[in-house]
Amino acid sequence: MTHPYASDYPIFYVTVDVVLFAIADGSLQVLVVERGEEPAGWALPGGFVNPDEDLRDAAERELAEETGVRPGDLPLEQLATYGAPDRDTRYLKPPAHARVVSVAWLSVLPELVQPQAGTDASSAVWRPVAEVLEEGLTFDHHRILRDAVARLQAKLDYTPVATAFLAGEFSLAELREVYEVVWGRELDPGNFQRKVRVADRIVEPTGRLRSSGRGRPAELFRPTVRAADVWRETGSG
Amino acid sequence: MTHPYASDYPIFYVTVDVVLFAIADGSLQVLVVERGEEPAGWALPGGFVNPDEDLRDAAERELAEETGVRPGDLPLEQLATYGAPDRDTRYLKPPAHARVVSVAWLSVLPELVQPQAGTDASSAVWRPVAEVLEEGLTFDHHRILRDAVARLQAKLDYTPVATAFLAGEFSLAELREVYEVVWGRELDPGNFQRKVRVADRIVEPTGRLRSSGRGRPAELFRPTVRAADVWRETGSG
DNA sequence: GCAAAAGTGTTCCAGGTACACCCATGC
DNA sequence: GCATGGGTGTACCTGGAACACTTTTGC
Repeated sequence: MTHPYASDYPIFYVTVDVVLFAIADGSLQVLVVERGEEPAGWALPGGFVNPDEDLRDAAERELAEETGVRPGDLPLEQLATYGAPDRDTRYLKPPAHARVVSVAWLSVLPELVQPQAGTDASSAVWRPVAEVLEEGLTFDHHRILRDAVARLQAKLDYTPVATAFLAGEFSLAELREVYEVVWGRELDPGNFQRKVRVADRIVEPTGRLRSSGRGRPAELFRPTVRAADVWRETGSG
Repeated sequence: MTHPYASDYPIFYVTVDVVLFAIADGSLQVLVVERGEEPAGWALPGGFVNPDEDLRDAAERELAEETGVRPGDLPLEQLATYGAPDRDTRYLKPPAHARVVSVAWLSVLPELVQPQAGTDASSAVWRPVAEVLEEGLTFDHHRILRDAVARLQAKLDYTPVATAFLAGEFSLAELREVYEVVWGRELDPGNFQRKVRVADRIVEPTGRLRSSGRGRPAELFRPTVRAADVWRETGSG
């Protein structure tokens, strides 16, 4: 058998891994896939970059495959690139002699979509981030997830990304819960109201109300920017 | 002729590019190399990642080759990874069929070291960032430089990276000039004093004085953290 | 009425900005 | 002395934190 590609240089496989967050049951969740083959265990969803595909496009494709969401409808930010020589030893032996460099991406979904049993019949499930960080992930995905959580917490401060966790119209109490879950601490409801209402480019009122059962009905809001645009990219492509 | 490496997958070449900043003549400078071969023009210093080398190690090696500074003595932060399929077309033709993915890094030097005429006899020179951004760079290096400047400006706010632009002991006026040059605006000298003195983890007094000719002599300070440690990495490896 | 959740008002404090002012040197 | 740059004091403003209080619903 012959190999269609040949090189005078060592082979690098380039992959993308996606850290996909959502909120459910009052805690931050991450989509992970169960690996049957060695190394067995849980891992982040990801895959090879196609020959003529931009890095961002590869991440969008992975995201769409896992969630069924149309590419371009979710926020997607480049996190970092991980390429220690021994981070994935699966292809080190002949004939590939390849090491794997992975570009990690960060995204947010407004709800727990049922993971698609896609072309690769992946067994993707949502799990609480806290549990996953405790039990670990294969490869260096534990580190990637840690970095992703830190980035998400930081970006909540100065981008409207929190709105990407919510679908359609939402109350400020629901938005506040996003911040509380991601930051792991409670916020003052009154101060939160003012801050979000006054801030430009986060939410705008719809004029409609919704009652949550008991208590005064809440005003409803929608995001000022599309979910896919909550992050202004600095680097990618 | 045979090629030692073969693959069933398309070939990716993985490189590192380094955006190296310094301050001279009252403006922000960047180290660029002149390319003789096509595409001719100015480019960022960079090169291939070696087979058994971590990405960070490759960036440190490039940095050391260009500056002569010992690896590990300079701050080095991963910026982003750039991998558009057409960003470097030099190897697209047979037999390589390779595209190039580049991991960009950001560093700061305390002075204009004479660029080393290293093994590759590179013709590296320092040039003002403003000029370079105006005239452009080859490949997508213009975009990388823009992203790097934005990152540097942001990090100045909440990391002690400004001290990495200065060698040995320095006055607060010298440190203030770093901020003024990078941010492109003047700062109030009095307020700057207080803020930097009060802030933890930026500078500590040496107790010595230095006269700049006229006026009251200035107290001298040294960085609280080593230049190589001014950035706490979130992602790399 | 009472409980609960939404939303507003008010007070306090920390940190930034503007700018007046004093200090220590060279000439 | 005067000019020059280093360094301090102070008044003002803004934005966040704490928390009392009012509004609007279900029961």
